[in-house]
Amino acid sequence: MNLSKTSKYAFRILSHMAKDEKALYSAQQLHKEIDVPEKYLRRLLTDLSKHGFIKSIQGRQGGFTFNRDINQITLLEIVDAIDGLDSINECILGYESCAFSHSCPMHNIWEETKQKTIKTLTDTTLSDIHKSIVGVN
Amino acid sequence: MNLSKTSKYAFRILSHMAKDEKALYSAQQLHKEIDVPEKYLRRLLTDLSKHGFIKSIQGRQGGFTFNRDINQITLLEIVDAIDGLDSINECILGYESCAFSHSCPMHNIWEETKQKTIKTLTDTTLSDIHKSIVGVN
DNA sequence: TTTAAATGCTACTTGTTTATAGTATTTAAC
DNA sequence: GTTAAATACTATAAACAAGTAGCATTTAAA
Ligand code: FES
Ligand code: FES
Repeated sequence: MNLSKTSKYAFRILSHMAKDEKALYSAQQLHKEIDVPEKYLRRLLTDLSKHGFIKSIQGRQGGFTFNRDINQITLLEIVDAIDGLDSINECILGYESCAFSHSCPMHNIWEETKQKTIKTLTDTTLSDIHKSIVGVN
Repeated sequence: MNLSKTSKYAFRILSHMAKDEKALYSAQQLHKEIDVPEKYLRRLLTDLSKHGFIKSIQGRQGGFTFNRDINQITLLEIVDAIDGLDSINECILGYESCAFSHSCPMHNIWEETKQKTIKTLTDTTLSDIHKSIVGVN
């Protein structure tokens, strides 16, 4: 799997916001709390709004808040929105579309690990993240 | 895990060479067989030689052949040589050194998947690759 | 001994991702 | 209304990864 730095930033943002699901967060506040370059963070927040994960409130006293129930947002959706699903289904030898064919010499060796990764991303929602600290399973 | 395109190329090269462990392969031949840009491939082959996986034989009738027993070369060693171990131990939120600390909010959720990936890379050697096609386990 | 076929080296070019700068727009407080 | 604090947009810069070019070196065959 090839997770871009931008997707990691998205995880930072959304997992942080999930701590208090109903709160409104400003870009400046988030910048201080999760250490993502401010300008880049702003762009990413707008992007995440366009993808419908969060919504923006403009003007003074504005900011960002969730637009969907956080137990319905999976990690896979987030990666999909930023990097695309191809980044996850990638062939480990870099050949085209591992998802539909399975012809490369390392496919069998890698398949199980790949599925495990996809399963974790699919099964984990934003609401699971802070639960996990106390070991709920 | 963040596997660079170059590491994928390295996998292509070495897994292909592992089909006939004792053979001597020229860069030109490999280029035709595994579809890696020729100049880049040459550089990578030299690099893999310097890392001791293969050795080069210079001059006319030269080429590359394994320098070590292929059942002793793990996938992890290859990734380590090209991308470094950090690329594997990476924190999923992009914070520093997941390996020694484990303090980010998503660590617990990700840890098992990460370990599965590392285990596969550690346990798989070049000699396992072509065996796996007939389903040996 | 000349030539051809191979690797070795290093500098450069291209492409992609990440980051920044600057300006416009929105809206609540005053 | 004016101001201040927020997001939206777009162009550009910087950093990094991937790919190329060109020449030097090595060595076996002719
Ligand atoms: S085709 Fe290469 S890993 Fe599936
Ligand atoms: S510290 Fe973030 S995944 Fe381990």
